[in-house]
Amino acid sequence: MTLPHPTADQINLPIVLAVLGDPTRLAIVRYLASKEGVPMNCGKFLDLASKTNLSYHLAKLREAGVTRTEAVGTSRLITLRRDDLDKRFPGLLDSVIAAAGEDKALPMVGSADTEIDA
Amino acid sequence: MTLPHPTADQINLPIVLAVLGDPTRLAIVRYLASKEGVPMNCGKFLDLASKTNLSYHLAKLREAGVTRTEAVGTSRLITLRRDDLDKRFPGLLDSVIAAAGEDKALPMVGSADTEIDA
DNA sequence: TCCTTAGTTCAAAAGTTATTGAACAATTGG
DNA sequence: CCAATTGTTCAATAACTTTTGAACTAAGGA
Repeated sequence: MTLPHPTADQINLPIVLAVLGDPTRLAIVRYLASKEGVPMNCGKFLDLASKTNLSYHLAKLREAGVTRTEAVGTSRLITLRRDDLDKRFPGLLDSVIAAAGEDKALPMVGSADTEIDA
Repeated sequence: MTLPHPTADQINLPIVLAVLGDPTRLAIVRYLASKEGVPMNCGKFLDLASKTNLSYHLAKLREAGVTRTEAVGTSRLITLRRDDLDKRFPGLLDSVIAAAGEDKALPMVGSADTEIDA
């Protein structure tokens, strides 16, 4: 890991809520949760926003402690920080993901095959 | 009830999260939860923000469907919309409130006795 | 009726967040 | 080395959100 991440105890509730309170970012988190364990690269989310804008949103998620971003080659592998979030805010991530799963208005990550293991 | 509130099914996840992602509003919600069943008037929260600003934040909470505001005389009685939130987003409110309870950085509603039943 | 209490509304200012495009950097493959 | 791929940074702008003070409304009590 090269990029700056908060430690688990630096993760802050209002910031996490504010970061999740954006439809693009919520869609990213929902997708990461649906493929948990499989690190995603940024390109996977290109149907949610432009490359530049994605860089911005993914940085927000990382800085809030919601995701972990690992640099591998020219790629960034993005994962949910589930253990840290569960430790810090038990049940929060699960209820958000469950609620997001019901949300038909939320943008959807498309089905282009860009998974790391595809 | 006179003021406009969303119906339960109009309550929208990203909006609720964004509204809760503000320390002042989160403090209000935490306090309402700690005194659940006891409607609060706006004055109760005067140590969090100015009267005008409170009016703004309480309107945000109401418009998001997080609180219900009932006009009684010159007062507004504010309650958490727990049933609607629980129906819509099971577990979410509880995990947010539990997490907020641990948060030493969150502003606190003082102990001036302005409860409706005090 | 007049005063007080409780809260709203409005417009302006301040601050913050999101979005964009152009330019950049780093790695990988030919 | 050259080109392509992957993503970042920067500065500008657009769009929102928060905060403020002054003016206001509406109810209740003296």
